Amino acid sequence: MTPGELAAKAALTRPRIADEREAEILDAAVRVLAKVGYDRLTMDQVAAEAHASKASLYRHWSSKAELVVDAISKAKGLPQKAPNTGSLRGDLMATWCGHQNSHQSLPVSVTSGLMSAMHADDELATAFRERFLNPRRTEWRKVGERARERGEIADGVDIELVLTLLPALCSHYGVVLGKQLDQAFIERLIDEVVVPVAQRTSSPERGSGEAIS
Amino acid sequence: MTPGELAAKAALTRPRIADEREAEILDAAVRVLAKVGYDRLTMDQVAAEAHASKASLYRHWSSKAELVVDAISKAKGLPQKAPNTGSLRGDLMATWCGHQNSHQSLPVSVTSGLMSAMHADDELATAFRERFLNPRRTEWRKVGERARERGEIADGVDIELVLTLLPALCSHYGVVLGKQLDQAFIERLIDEVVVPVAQRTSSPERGSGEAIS
Amino acid sequence: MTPGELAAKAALTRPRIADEREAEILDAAVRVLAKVGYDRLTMDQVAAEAHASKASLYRHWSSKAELVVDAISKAKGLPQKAPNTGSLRGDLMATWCGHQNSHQSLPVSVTSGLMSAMHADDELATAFRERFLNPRRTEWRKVGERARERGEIADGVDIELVLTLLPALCSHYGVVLGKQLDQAFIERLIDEVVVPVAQRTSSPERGSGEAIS
Amino acid sequence: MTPGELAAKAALTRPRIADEREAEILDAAVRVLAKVGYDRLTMDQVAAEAHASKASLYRHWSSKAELVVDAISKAKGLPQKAPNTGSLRGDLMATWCGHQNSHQSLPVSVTSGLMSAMHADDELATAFRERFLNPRRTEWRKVGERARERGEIADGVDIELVLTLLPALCSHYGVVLGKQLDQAFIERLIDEVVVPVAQRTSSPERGSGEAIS
DNA sequence: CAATAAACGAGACGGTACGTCGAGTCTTCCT
DNA sequence: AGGAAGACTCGACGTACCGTCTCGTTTATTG
Repeated sequence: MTPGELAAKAALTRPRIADEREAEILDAAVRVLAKVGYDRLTMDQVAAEAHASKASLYRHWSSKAELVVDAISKAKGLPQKAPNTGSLRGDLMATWCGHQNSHQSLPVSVTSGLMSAMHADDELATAFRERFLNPRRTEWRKVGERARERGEIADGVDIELVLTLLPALCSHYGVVLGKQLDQAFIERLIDEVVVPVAQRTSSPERGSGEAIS
Repeated sequence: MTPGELAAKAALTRPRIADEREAEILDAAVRVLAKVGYDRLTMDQVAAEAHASKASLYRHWSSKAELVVDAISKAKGLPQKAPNTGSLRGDLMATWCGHQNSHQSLPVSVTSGLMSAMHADDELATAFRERFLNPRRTEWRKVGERARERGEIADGVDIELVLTLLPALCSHYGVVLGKQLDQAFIERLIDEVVVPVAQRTSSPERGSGEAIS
Repeated sequence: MTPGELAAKAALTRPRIADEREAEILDAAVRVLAKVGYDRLTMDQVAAEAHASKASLYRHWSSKAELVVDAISKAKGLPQKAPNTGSLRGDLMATWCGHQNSHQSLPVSVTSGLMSAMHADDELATAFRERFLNPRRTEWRKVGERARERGEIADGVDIELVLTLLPALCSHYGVVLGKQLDQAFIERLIDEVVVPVAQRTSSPERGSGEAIS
Repeated sequence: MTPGELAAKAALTRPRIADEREAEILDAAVRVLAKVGYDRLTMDQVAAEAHASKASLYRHWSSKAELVVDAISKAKGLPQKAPNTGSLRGDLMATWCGHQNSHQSLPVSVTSGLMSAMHADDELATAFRERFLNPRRTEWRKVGERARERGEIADGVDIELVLTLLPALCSHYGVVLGKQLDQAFIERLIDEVVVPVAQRTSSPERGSGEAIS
């Protein structure tokens, strides 16, 4: 295919609306991410996958890390909403047990890839927390509030802390310890960690009641 | 100091014994690591810091990640032994509350830096687990066993799981959420997470008793 | 002035007649050319200077080089007519000694800038010769013919060759050798090169009489 | 061919002496230059042609223009010495009539390519004059001195000026006017320009005797 | 105690990806 | 309708770092 033909095809597929183009690029980034992981993802690859140019990528995102943060935050195909199954246990399972399919495992894989960059670049870390984590925390908070209403999280137990347990343990077991995160394992974590913490009845002398973070 | 003088000094201080030289290089790596973090650490920097050549580094370690794994695993100045304060709470505090000094915070910072590489390189991940994690797990297991003897970890509760909670939460809060890990916070995690999990009396139907990982 | 105000002003001053607009753009190109030279001139700069869009530039000229050729050929403010001072020496001085002012030095500077492009693009070279050089050669020929009538160019001496000497030497000394082309130097070239060649009395066996080029 | 095999081959062909490597790269640059001209020459192309990396090119030369200047200045295969045929006419012919073969026409082609860059970058212009022009001027000066001893350049005529005529006219006719520089044409220039200027007997009132440049 | 082999410091190198810039093309919106 | 605005693709630029390699020297081990 000659450059001219490529340009022609690009012109045909180029969306009219800038936001659509952005979404297309983010989707391409997600595809590359799923294929090769964060480290081996290159900007040229993303550009080629999106039939875009590197200049366009850098017009919208100031670095590879920024692009990836946005990609996993806003790309379609990644779940945005918290489940509501009627029990805390069910909600957690619904959220954390799709890990076998590639899309769901993506965030864990990519988060670990980003951690390194986050240490080196505070701006990026902030972007990651605001664009990726905060929207999800907002969603999860609803799960936590419903659980408290049902009595699944005892009074005096920090909801945020309860909801943070599973992500923290999953990334630790998955990435650091290299464990396969199958359904049985997630269930064990829920039963042996989340539930005991959420239903803690003992009242330690210090700290209880204050929100963490 | 001119390059020539540096070389002269290096020649003078060059150790006769290979193992000492290796330790010197690992220490240099730790110093650079503490200064700039995993990402911004370059092999040239380490070589310069150790008055060594890159070739020497690659003679001993096959990659940057391998070197760093070894550096945080074996460098002197990093604590190797588990504490024994007489209580689980005290042991945990002793291990996790030195974070204000640079050496103790190092593993967390570097672990996050390595996560990316671990995903891309299984061999590295294995090396990290075997050289860094396993020795520490062996040490910590003693802490866990003493705690069980004292009744601080209930029967039927997985010791490994209990001991994994704090590292998992610390790296999550510290790296992912960007939280300052001060002493008060570590205490809260111990009181509100570790203790409830360790003393869980309820007996869930499934999974309890099997060891995790 | 905000971009909006600029746009408003541009709208107000936008000419109704295409040729005027073209001339405005060419003038803008000349201004940019004088400021930064051929290499550092960018189409965006010209567009901004002319309050035009790049698309408009490419509607009229197929490339940067084409635009520049046209700019130095047709822009107002650049002398179009050959002088007539009554002597060859005077005409040459009049034409080549305005070099201190920016406009006159422009062609030399730009010609050198275009040389590279001319080698790569025959179409451009042709355009440059036809649009820029030929009109000036036509003018200069009158100078030459008047000089021959006055006996300043001997019979058997190629007029074109005589008139080519000064441009060739000026561009060589100015661009290649980096010499300042002040009035005294131009006078030396006229006295020591142009005049001897024009008044050559010796009759070489070959070639004399044929026109060069 | 795998990267490993490529590396192995590179190791085999890599010269032991740095200067040899430099010469190899310069030769590669000359080959690319002859193939595609200055404008279309890219650093990647030169790197590929020399089995080198771009980084290596930039270690030795700070820009494309610097590399090309060095290439045409020092590459083997380009004549360095002035001829000595016994007559000024013969020496000039020997130097300027090899233009049909690609190597000899290279300097003219490349000089024009460099002119643009020279205007934008004074450092480059200086480098070009010092590394390329000055060595050749030194050589040519011998030609001029021999010519003066033989009486081919009259007393009071600037030798430098005489020797500059042909390069100036050749580049002007060749590049600007697009003329084919065949042997007959060079002879005409010598007979009708160089000889009259060199043998000028008339003594203009000003300037004669001082050296130009 | 000299000869030899191994290991080393120094640093150039090939390769790959980065982030930037300018040319020339295209669409949208405005007048 | 036609132009201004400006996003877009393409391709080259110059930079940084990794891991490999060579060179000449120093250090330890043998004959």
